[in-house]
Parts: sequence; structure tokens; C-alpha cells
Amino acid sequence: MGRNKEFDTTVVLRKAMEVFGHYGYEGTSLQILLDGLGIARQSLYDTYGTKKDLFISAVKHYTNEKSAAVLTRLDRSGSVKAAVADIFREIAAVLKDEARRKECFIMHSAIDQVPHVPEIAAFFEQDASRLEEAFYQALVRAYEQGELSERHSDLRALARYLNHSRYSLTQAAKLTSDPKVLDDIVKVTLSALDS
Amino acid sequence: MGRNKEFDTTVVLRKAMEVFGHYGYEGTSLQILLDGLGIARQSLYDTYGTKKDLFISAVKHYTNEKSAAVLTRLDRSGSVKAAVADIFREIAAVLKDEARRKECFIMHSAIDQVPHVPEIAAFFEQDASRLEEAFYQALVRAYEQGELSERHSDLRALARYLNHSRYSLTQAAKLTSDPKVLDDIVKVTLSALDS
DNA sequence: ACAGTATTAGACTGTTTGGTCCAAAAATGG
DNA sequence: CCATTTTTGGACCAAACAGTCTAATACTGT
Repeated sequence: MGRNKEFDTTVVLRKAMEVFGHYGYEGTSLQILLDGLGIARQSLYDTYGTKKDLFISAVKHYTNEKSAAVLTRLDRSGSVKAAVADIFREIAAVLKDEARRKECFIMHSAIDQVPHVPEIAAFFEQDASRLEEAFYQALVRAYEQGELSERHSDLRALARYLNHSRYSLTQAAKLTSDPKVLDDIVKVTLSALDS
Repeated sequence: MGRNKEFDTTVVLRKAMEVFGHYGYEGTSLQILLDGLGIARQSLYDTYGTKKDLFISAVKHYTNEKSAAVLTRLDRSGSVKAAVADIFREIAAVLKDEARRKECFIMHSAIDQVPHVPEIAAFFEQDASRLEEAFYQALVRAYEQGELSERHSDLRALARYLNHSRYSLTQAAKLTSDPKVLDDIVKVTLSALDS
């Protein structure tokens, strides 16, 4: 019994990503936040807790979603190089889409808060090691399948590089609105796997 | 005549980079800023103007310094690949140095402000195109010197990639304190120039 | 000594901040 | 109808904010 929630909490969470991504965590005043979410002050506090709580929830939700997509693709059998190419081209596609790119910028605000919010620091550390390991295992499989040449001696370094490059594309997107630049960066990034 | 300035304005500017780099632009209160700079409130306003003015000055000073170093190395005759390797290994060295890395993080705060401070946006746009062009010209020379193989057909893309990678290393440093990870990323990044 | 400038600490101001509280309206299931 | 819950807007608060101003002190070249 009682009234039902009127808004979809994950839809609002997505709006929070956009707002925090645009203004940064500290740059987002409560008023800006509420305007962006389209809900009332009390609804925010009842549903998500404080501004910081909402921020952490949004960061985690965003990261989990993106990481899950990467893990899924890497776990598919078949060409690993094709899977990695898929992953990066998908990221580029999102960053070139005026509507979908907005929420990605919460990543930038989140990295900003790493030194000040231990919970976010710990979360990113765990996520990064999980992803690095997934890339590494995929690269081992690629090697066994004969997809890599003797040029790729250090698969650990390659795994770290791929995971880092994933994040850094968002930064590039914030600095340029030219889709060609993003495509160029992805193209050269992927060439690290060429023979 | 009259009393002389007691503090070196570029030394204080460097401290500003560290403070803004650590707390972000919005996250830096005037009190934190003054404590970090070690000067009085009035000295700040007399010497640099408002908080935003100081921030812009610090960003420009940092960027100009780093860009000049890159341009100098690229303009040297001799191996271009060696010059590029030098540039990236120097960046990694700074980011691994607990003392020198701090001021680099102002870059992150600066990118944060790109959508909100037109002066910074314009400045970065100009700086990026200048650097991209320098990398491109260097790569053309490398090609003419026989340093590149037929694998490197798109020198424009390679130039954009190198310039982007330069920035992105700072982001990587903010996410990990493991120097090995930075070395790995640099190693693979440079392998984009291998035959 | 003197005029000019720099430095400092602190008072002060009007605004904005994140967060709480309240009360009334609206929806829900029993 | 009724108890329960959500939603909403606005009142409210103490704290923090950026920036200005003042007044006293310290240094400098003439």
C-alpha cells in the first residue's frame, strides 16, 4: 500500500550522470542538480541520500554498465582482435553521438574525486584490476589462437594499455568535437595489436 | 621606488597548479588556495586578479611550458622516433616523481573547465592544433628519413594519436600510483611507431 | 625624512551552499 | 474510508563562499 514511485530511478540516475558530467561534482549545485533530474528536493534525499551519495551511485552504475559490456565482448569465442576493435569502435560511436556522449563525462568528474572520496578510489581500483585481468586473459587466448605476432611479447603491458586507452577516449572527446580525431585515435590505438 | 615583490610570481603560479590540480577549480576554496600559495589575500588579488584569473594564468603557464619542451625536442635534427620516445619517457618520469607530478594534475582541472571557460577552450584548441601540426611535420620528416614503414600510411592520424596520448598519461597517473603501469602504457604507446 | 609600494591580518558583505523541516496534495491497496 | 507513502514547493538554517576594504607595518630609492 502507499503511493508508488513516479520516476524510474535508473533513468534519473542517468540524468545525474549527465549533470555531474557537465558541471563536475563540486560545480553542480543542488539547484542545478534538481533542475537536471526533474524531481523535487525531498524526493532526491528520500531516494538517493545526499548529493555525494547520489554521485557515488551514478559513478558506480555508469562504470558497472560499461565494464559489463566490455567483459561480455571479451568472453565471446572467436577473434580477440575483432572483439577489442568492437569495444573501441563502440566507445567511439557513443562519444560521437550528441545524446549518448553526455553521460560519459561523469567519468571525468569521478576521476577528479578519486583523491577525496575513498569509496570511489577503492571502486576504481577494483574495477581496473578486473578489467585489466580480462584484457590479459583475452590476449593470452589471442596468442594461443595465433592472432598475435612475436612483436607482442608483453601481454601484461598490452592489457594495461588497452584498459587505459578505454578511459582516455572520454578525455579526448571532451577536448575535441571533431569525430575524425576520435576515429584517428581509435585507429592508431588498435594498431598496437597489428603484427 | 617602493617596496619590491617578496615572492617569485612564477613560483607561486606553480604552487597554484598544485592546489588547483589537487582540489579542482571549484573544489579549491579561497582559504585552501591562500594556504597553498603562502601569500595573503590581498597579495593574490593585487598580483593575479580573481581566483578565475589566477586559474587561467596557471593553466596557460603550465601548458606553454610543456608544449615548448615538446616543440624543442621535435625540432631537433636526428631520429624522430628517438625524439618522440624522449618526450614520452620524460612525461612518465615527471609523473613518477612524487614532487613534480603534483602540478601536472592542473591539466585535469583545466579540461574540466573547458565547457565553462571560453578562454580556456580557445587556448586549448589553439595549443592542440599547434602541437598536432608539430607532430605531423616531425612524422613527415621521419618518413623521409626512412624511419617509418609502409604500415604508417596515415601520418595525420598518428600525429593526433601522439598528441592525445601525451595528455592522457596524466589521467592514467591519477588513477594508479604504480610506476610500472605508466611504463607499460608508454611502452605500448611508442610501439605505434614500430615497423 | 619622505613618498611610494608591498604585505599582512582581519573585519565585513551579500550571496550561495547543502541539508532539514513542514504542510498540503495525490496516489495506492486493503 | 483509511492508513500509508510519494511528491511537491517553499520556508528555513548555519556554514561557507568569493571578493572588497581598512589599517598597520615593512621595505625601497631618492
